[in-house]
Amino acid sequence: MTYSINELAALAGISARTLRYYDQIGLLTPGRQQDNAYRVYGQKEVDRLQQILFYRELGFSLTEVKQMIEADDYDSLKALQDHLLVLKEKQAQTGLLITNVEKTIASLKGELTMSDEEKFEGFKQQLINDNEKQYGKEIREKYGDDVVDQSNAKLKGLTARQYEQAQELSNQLNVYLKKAVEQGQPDSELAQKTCALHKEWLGYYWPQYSKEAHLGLAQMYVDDPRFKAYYEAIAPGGAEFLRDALKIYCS
Amino acid sequence: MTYSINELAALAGISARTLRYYDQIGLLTPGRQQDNAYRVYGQKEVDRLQQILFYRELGFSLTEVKQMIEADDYDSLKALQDHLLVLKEKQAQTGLLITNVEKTIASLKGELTMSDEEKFEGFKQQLINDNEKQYGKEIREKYGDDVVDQSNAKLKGLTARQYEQAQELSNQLNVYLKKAVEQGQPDSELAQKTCALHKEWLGYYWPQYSKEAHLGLAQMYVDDPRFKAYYEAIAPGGAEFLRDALKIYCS
DNA sequence: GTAAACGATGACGTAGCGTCAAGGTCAATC
DNA sequence: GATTGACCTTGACGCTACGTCATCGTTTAC
Repeated sequence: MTYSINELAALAGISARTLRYYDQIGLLTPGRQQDNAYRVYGQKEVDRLQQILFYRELGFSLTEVKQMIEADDYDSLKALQDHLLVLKEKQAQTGLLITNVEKTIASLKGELTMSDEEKFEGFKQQLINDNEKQYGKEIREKYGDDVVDQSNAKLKGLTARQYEQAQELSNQLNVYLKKAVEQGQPDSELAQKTCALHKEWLGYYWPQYSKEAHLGLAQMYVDDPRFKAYYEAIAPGGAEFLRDALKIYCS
Repeated sequence: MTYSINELAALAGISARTLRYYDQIGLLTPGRQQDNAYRVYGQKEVDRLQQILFYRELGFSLTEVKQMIEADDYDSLKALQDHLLVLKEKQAQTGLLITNVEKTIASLKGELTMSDEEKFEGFKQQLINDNEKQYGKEIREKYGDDVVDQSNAKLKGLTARQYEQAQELSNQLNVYLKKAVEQGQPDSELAQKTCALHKEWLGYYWPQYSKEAHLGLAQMYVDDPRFKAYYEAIAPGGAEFLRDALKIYCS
């Protein structure tokens, strides 16, 4: 069973250019037909390509991949374990990025609804921070939080007091949810109380409440890995449980 | 307060080369001293650099950064929201990679007692998957449309009663799937019953059923991190199991 | 027989800089 | 005044992992 370059490319879901490149850097060297110099990939090359793609998908550089599959004394277990750490770090990093972007969005939304005077205050604040770039990171974090708090509150014209109440409600909600999940019944009194709290909490952020939107949000908690992770941290299966409970609550 | 190129570089924690590059691509154009053509960075440039670095840290490309800080707030907001989606996708992807690596490590550890034949089996399985990658892509595109259709149908076509039934079916399906996965055989009676339920469930959303589309959807469950996570939450390896079971069911 | 499809090599392009190289400028010291 | 060393300039090549032509030869289908 042999493949031409394009056949193998199609099979593996990569481009022919990629295969030529792998040939060029000596990562995957196919045989050649004697008369026309076409590349010929046999079973051995297919297998090797599989390994290459596998390690590549794990995020290794091609140089690393080459070392991995060529050195037989290479400790692939250790390499994988090392790489696992890198991946986890990467995920944490991305997580940070996400919250940062969200904060920026929130603050931008806030600014859009801010008066010019308030905007100017923000800029003045920023100017001050700029001069202290060395300590900028801490300050930005602090500043970012403040802005978020502010603008979140601004978003619906919440007073600081109301905002505090919403936060308090959120904490309470988490406690209830955790207990309800432990009991395990979405139709339990505790679970339904949790739903009520969730609705109340929503009231602080949503201009108008609807059951469908509420259910949709709950489903989103399940679908969106970020939200899912959030609720998973509160209680195992938290997102699903909340959604299921809300299904009952809203019906 | 003005800075030389190296001063600003030290202040901002970047290299002078970077600043020259930003000048080169017109991202940050400093003033020049008239006699020696040294770059001079004033307060305005420092502020702009701050913004540049900020957006860069959020993961935007320099081209995007340029657009962001030159566009108005509204466009920036949109860009940020788009970017957020990309980041979330990336995070989900990394999450998948992590479980992948963890599995590989586990299998590597177990591999010590594996025969060469068994080793080979694993790669062959991979090959089969890759074969369907191309097909999967089309389906994924189609699927995107289906979601639209689906939600449209939800809004227009389905009665509340039908929607409820579909939901109920979905719940039942999850229960069945979980049990089937626990048994572990994709060709078991329970697994095949699950497939039948899944088909029935699909009937609520698809205008016409076809085996190929059904299989494609199942493959998509495996490929798409969002859905994979969903089924993973029901039962470990849920997406793969359902796909394998459907392969048998549809044949 | 001819056109389309497939193959080959070579070369340039990408992003975001790092890293010389070759030279001009400035402040301080001998 | 000359030299030294730090700092500045532009220019050019390097890196990854290929994408994308351009130009050419080969195979296959009608």
